[in-house]
Amino acid sequence: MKTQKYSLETIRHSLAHIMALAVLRVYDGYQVNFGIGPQTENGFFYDFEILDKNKRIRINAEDLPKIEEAMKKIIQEGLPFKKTKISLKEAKKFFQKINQPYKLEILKSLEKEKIKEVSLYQTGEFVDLCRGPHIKNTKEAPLSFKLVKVSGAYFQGKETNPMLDRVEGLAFLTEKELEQYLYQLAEAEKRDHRVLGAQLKLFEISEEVGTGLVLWLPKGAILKRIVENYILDEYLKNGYQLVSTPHLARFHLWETSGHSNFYRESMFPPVHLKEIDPEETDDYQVKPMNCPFHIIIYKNQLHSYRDLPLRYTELGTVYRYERSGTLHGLTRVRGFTQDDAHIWCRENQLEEEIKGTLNLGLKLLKEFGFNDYEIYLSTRPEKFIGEKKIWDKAIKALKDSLKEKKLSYHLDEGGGAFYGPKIDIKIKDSLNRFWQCTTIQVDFNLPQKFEMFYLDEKGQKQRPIMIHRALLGSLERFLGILIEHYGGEFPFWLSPIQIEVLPILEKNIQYAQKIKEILENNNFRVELNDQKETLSKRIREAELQKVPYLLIVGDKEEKTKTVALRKRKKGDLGTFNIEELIDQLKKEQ
RNA sequence: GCCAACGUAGCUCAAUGGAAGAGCAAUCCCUUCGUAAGGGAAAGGUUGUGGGUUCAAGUCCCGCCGUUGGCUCCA
Repeated sequence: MKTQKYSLETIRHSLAHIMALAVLRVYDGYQVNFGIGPQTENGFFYDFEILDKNKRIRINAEDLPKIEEAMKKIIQEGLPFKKTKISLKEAKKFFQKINQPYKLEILKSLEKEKIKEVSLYQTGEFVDLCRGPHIKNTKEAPLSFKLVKVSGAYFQGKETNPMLDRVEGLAFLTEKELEQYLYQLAEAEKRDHRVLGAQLKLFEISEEVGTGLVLWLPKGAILKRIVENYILDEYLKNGYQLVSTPHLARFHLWETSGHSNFYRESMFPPVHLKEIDPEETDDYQVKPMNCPFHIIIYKNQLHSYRDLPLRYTELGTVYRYERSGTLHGLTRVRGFTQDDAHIWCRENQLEEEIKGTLNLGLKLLKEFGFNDYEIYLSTRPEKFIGEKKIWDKAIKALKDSLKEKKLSYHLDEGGGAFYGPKIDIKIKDSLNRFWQCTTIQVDFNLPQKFEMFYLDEKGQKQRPIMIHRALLGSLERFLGILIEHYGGEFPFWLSPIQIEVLPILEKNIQYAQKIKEILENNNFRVELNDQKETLSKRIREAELQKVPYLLIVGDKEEKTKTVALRKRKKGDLGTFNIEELIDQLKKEQ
């Protein structure tokens, strides 16, 4: 086997440089400022700022073929990648001379890291500050790349910085792999929950209702209810108590919790009642979280240590003002239902609670068919409240729980909230984007703010530790990912319509109706399609709606009191006795 | 929110600045059929919205609303 001379990463990174040179040539006569140009998961990008005497020129999608052409020419020219090592000071001088403001910014941050020496790579007229490595000559770069999009990206990701034009490319070693990737992309698009949501009539996000607000259509609402019923049952079986709280509360409540301060930008603005009644001086706030309500319920009675751990759960719908550009189908919305719960416990119960919660969370994910996820553990940030000792204990409890389950995780050192450490689990969508679902957060803050306590063995007031946990996270998001995970082909127990009965002729409708009733009496979700269409057409429609089982009944079946079974994507499975079939289906339920 | 592209019938999409069109769905009629599209008729529109340019705007320009892909943020 021929050994690969360069890694794919090196080749992609080199293509980014080749693109930079191409842009320099295509925009000859303009000032081209360069941001960064790394390799990515499937290719590379480079950020540019093109100026015509201080006037900004934007790169358009129509310009991409021109740049691609120039890149191919550069590859054919066979230009060498020349590396030079110079001191940081010299580098500064150099980039000042060729007037590259963003490269100078990057040098500044390197200076802060006390880096003394840097390397430059030159390809034709393009010189870049770059660690490398690179291919030796542009002719070693493959032609199997494709520039796919331009988008805006803030320099260094900071909103206060100028927005550069990011040109993204895909690159693979061979033309075949590139084509294969493009095919995969097209396939993934078919699994997109927004596409399937419309096709399978599950949900709608209507412009008239408002962006980021989900309307569940009859079939989607059933799907949502199946999920809700299942998880609530699990919670109740696992020692949680169900509570229910309103969507609004006095603004004062959010002042106590501190949300009105540190969470204000994510909240819908308060409702001023005095606008309709001058006597009403209180403002009300649509809830962005459920926690304060559950805390008030905790305080409804005096608690002894014997009550702990105390676990309250609610499918709580919250509203958050998310910036319009961040919204995405069901996975990022403005109104969503959390499978929320809050646990209060003593310090020595913390580890047990974390373990139990993690166990339950992973069990649910597995039940729903997810085995592919990433776990993150976020620890104490620089600004924090509470005692270091308790933080360390809590972090140890989180770590030990993960260790015991033999779960590998990413450590996000200092990434926790100011009020406590947390474990997050992210699951992948059809385009390999990760979405946070499960979150288990320890909170040392709210019990203090609300002056929560319990009485210990000596009758002394003690502060409980609080855990926020949502296992599916947001039902909307979870259902979005679930739709993609199954490509709309839900397992039997999750299918909105489990069985469809199709009478062949009009005279078979009565028998079909009877079959439907028998199945419904056995708690299956059944539809009868007696439309005046050909059998083939009704079968096609049911297949497109991804109904798991079709029961086709004609004269033959009516006479023998049987049904002909057709399985989704499998076709005709032959005739069955209805009672036998019900026994079979119950195993899938 | 920022950058770019896009917005035409319920859905998917056509239409050089010169008469708004097709397929599917829905409606009605015919067809009574054995495992992925039977045939026909009629209907469906202030081209997202408000301005402007032009003899003439779906098409060009500006504002707003929305969608998509990124940036940022997060369940």
